[in-house]
Amino acid sequence: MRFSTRTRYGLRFLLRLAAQPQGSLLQLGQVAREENISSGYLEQIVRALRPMGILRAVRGSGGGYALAKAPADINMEEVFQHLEGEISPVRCLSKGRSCQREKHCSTREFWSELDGHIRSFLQQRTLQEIIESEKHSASGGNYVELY
Amino acid sequence: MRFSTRTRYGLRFLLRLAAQPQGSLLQLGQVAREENISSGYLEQIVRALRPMGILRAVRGSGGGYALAKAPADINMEEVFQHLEGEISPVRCLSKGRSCQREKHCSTREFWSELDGHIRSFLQQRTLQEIIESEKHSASGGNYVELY
DNA sequence: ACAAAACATATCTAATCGCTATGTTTTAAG
DNA sequence: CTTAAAACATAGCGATTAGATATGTTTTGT
Repeated sequence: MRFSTRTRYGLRFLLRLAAQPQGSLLQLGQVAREENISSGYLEQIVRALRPMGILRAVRGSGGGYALAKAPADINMEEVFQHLEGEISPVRCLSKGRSCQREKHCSTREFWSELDGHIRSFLQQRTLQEIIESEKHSASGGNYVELY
Repeated sequence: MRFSTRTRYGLRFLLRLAAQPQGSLLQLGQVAREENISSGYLEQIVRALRPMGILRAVRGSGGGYALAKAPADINMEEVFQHLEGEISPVRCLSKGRSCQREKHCSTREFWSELDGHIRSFLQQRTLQEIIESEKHSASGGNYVELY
């Protein structure tokens, strides 16, 4: 059970945007360089975020990205949903899926509760909160390795 | 983010043992048949559980498995640890690992809290509880498909 | 001795992850 | 109106992991 680099990189990208002065643009290539992420890969990841509608993109030379919503209004459950694809710990809990054992399955209830627990934690966490907890421990500085 | 079949099958195996009358043995092959799991694969999974010390195995003809501990004393965090390998949502939180960004990482704190949340949920859940919640919804019967 | 069970290891296949390569389209600047 | 820089988009590749299968060895009751 491990979250993919997609989710980790995507989150870091969003945090960079959120840390940016309101209204200014940040270029993907710059983030990629500073965070040691391949820019091609980061573009894929950002593409997955686009349908969320939290990004404002300006195309063409001098373009870049900005957040289209306040960091306090962006919760992790949404973000994970788009980056990770599906969060459900087991397939049969994904929407649209079902299973014939459903009615008498000894573990379904357990998986469902675990799923709910993770979801509600993520729902309560906003970008804003993550930035704030960052300020306490952060020393700023240069980025060396990756999460 | 999804738990592997190892964990799901292993949990189902343990539930079968826990549902067994105290002291009696249950054979792996029988569970494999009834749960539609390849017995070879289930053996691998059970092997991963062995170091936990919760299994009593009787070898030779007429042998089988039983729980060596009370279901109420077996929590899911331990079980997952052995079946899933590592639970940490990101690599740098695994024990023994570290990361140069550690001191100024914007996301570490968040991942750590998510990790803690999942862990404590699993720690509080025992085999006993899962069996009990099963009794409410279960209709018994034949097993058709798999979780 | 034999059969049935637990115990053990090597190997295979398919899916997924993480990433690269190769574009197209838009737009500011000269 | 060309050029460069950015966002936008798709296909495919190499390595890893998941999910088994195959092929045994060892133990023990009958």
